[in-house]
Amino acid sequence: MQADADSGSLPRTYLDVVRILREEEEHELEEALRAQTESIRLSLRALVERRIEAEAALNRVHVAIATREAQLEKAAKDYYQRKQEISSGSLFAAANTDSDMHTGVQVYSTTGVFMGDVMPIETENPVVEILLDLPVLRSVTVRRDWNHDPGRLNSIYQERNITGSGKPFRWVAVMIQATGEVLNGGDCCGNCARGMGPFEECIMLPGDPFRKCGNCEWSKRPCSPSSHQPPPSSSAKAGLAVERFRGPSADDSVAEHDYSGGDFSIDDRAEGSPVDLEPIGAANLSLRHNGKVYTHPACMEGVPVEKIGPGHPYWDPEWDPDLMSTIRVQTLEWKAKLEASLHNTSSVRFAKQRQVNRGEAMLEFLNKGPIHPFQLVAKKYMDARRLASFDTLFRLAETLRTLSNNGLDITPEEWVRHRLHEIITETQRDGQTFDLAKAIANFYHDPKVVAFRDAKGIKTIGRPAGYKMAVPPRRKKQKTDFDTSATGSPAPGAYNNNNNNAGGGGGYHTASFVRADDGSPDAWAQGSQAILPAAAAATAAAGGELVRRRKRQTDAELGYEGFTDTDEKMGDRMTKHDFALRSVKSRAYATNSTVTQYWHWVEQGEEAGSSSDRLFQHQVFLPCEPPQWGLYSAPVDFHFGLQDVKEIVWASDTLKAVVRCGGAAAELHGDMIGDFARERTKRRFLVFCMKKGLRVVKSTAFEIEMAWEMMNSQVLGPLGQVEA
DNA sequence: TTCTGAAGCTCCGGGATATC
DNA sequence: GATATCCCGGAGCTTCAGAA
Repeated sequence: MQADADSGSLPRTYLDVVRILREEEEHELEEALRAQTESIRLSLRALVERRIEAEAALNRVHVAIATREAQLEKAAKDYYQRKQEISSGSLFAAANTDSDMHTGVQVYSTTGVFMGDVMPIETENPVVEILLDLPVLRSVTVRRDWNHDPGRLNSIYQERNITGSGKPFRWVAVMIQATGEVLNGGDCCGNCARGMGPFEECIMLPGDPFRKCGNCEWSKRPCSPSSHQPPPSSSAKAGLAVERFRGPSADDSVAEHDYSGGDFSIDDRAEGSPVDLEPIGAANLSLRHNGKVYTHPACMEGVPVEKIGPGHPYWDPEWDPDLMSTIRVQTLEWKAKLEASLHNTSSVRFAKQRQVNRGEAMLEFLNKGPIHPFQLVAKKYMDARRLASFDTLFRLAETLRTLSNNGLDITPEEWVRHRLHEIITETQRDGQTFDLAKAIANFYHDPKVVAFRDAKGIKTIGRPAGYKMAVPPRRKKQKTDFDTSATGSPAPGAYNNNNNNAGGGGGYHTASFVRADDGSPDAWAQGSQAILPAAAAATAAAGGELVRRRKRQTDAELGYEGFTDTDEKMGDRMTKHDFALRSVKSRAYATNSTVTQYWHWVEQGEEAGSSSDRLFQHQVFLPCEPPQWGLYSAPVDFHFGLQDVKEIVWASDTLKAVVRCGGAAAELHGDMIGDFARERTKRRFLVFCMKKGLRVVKSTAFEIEMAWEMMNSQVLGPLGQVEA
């Protein structure tokens, strides 16, 4: 029985064992698979979480970048708005508060709104003296369509409206209106008859010094009676040009192809000359190069094939080394104007939007384009200054963009260069002078560009060329930014001029006017430049109303609310040219952060005898009795001039900015890192640097903080002394 | 509605001319 | 010859007219 049982159970046991082993093996495999799956799932989950975190971090970075860029743009906008306000409104308001001194002349709008009193100006100019002695016959009335913002009248006192002989011609214009004789009908001058100038009436004074009416004096135009032959205006000449351009058979409805028969870009080609409209392509391309420079045609000889820049051997030192910053600043200005006019009528807004679009198109071209505009043709034909104008450069960028999107078998740059070669050849054949800027500015109507657009089905857009108004154009509303912001660079700063009046001699330092001390003995610095002398007294000694007028301008500027105008610790007056620092590091030294210190902008000529004009000067405030401003003396040097700087590197999320120096400055002190007191100050500094044409480059806070940490400089004592 | 180029207006820089 | 004044031409800005 046992044997049977044994013999009978043996196979089952073996199978059971096998089964059990298999089950165990399967179980182990399942466990291993489960563990492996769980591990993979966990690592996958970790990866997903990391990806989510990374995306969130990236989003935060994007948001931070957008926020900082918006802040930077807002800072730029604030800067230009405040600059405009300072140069227009506040100065005149300040002048009007001085009731003890006025000429008796009052200015009104046509609706009778009082705009302001006219203050006297004392200069050496005899015309001013004569006008101040004349009896005031009437108040001055400004045209209905003139902007009646009282601040606009402020321009009559501004430096830029004073001739080299000291004649304040706009102030003179207003005084002529108040004291002269009204001319009516045919006696009225041609410009007044056409509604030019700010004043309602044509008024002149008898006598040799007064050969113009108030309106012509205001706008520096020749003044001749309307009954005489009026001087040809630019618009009249433009009209003639249009007529010739349209041809003798043109009627009032301009055909679309009117402009295609004449070379508008090289104006005076003989009528009827056949225009060669052979398409430009690889088959007839005239450009040749040896891999390094172009060798043919003549207008391209010597031009490098590679993209050039300010550091390239081909670069001409006369060229604008940072065209991109120039365009960037202009674009930022337009963005600021666009934001300011968002509430305005659509046409005004779109005009500003267009300028922003143009600026961005140019920046893209300058940034990503395969060539620099200054290597478009050989130096012999290059007019870099005029080519760099906002409209002309845009036309070049836009033409290249149009060509790039429409299937050429050559590059757009080759196409344009070949076309310029043709234009140059035709111009020289006709005995005329080639004008690159004009050719580019009018490229939209170049016959071959027009033919190209036609061939590609690109319609001509914008107002048709040759349109002529049915009636003489009425006088348009004046632009609103009357004084300085529209086109001109700001007048030489009144702040700086004060220092020029210090009589040379001892009035050396720029901070003198707003930070005048009493010239007490030097208690701390070692060099002759170390303590600022009492230039305020010298300024007063220079005397004269002109000086006082300039002082008013300066005081008005000090009221700029876009920056902190009083030092927190010292209570001293700051200007928009002061940039508060916590500390500065150079290769050798670092300033003591317990000291109140600034980078102060010094304009050319501000310091008599200075060999380094246009620089950021490091100034410190000494808390002695009385408190004094001063400079550290050699070998300690935290100043830098425009010519010293290769670029300014900044980043969001850090108050520090790196001033990368080249040339002698690099050898002297190397790069410098400024740690600004406030974010607003840093942004103001950056905008100011861009305005001065410096290259401003964005980096990361990490890199800048690392640069700061790596700069192992010796920290100076509070008085700038080098500790043993 | 938005965008574009043309045209017109104004201002400014600088060369030409006049005056001392 | 130096200085002052005149005025032309270039350029920036605004508005117009038409296309997308």
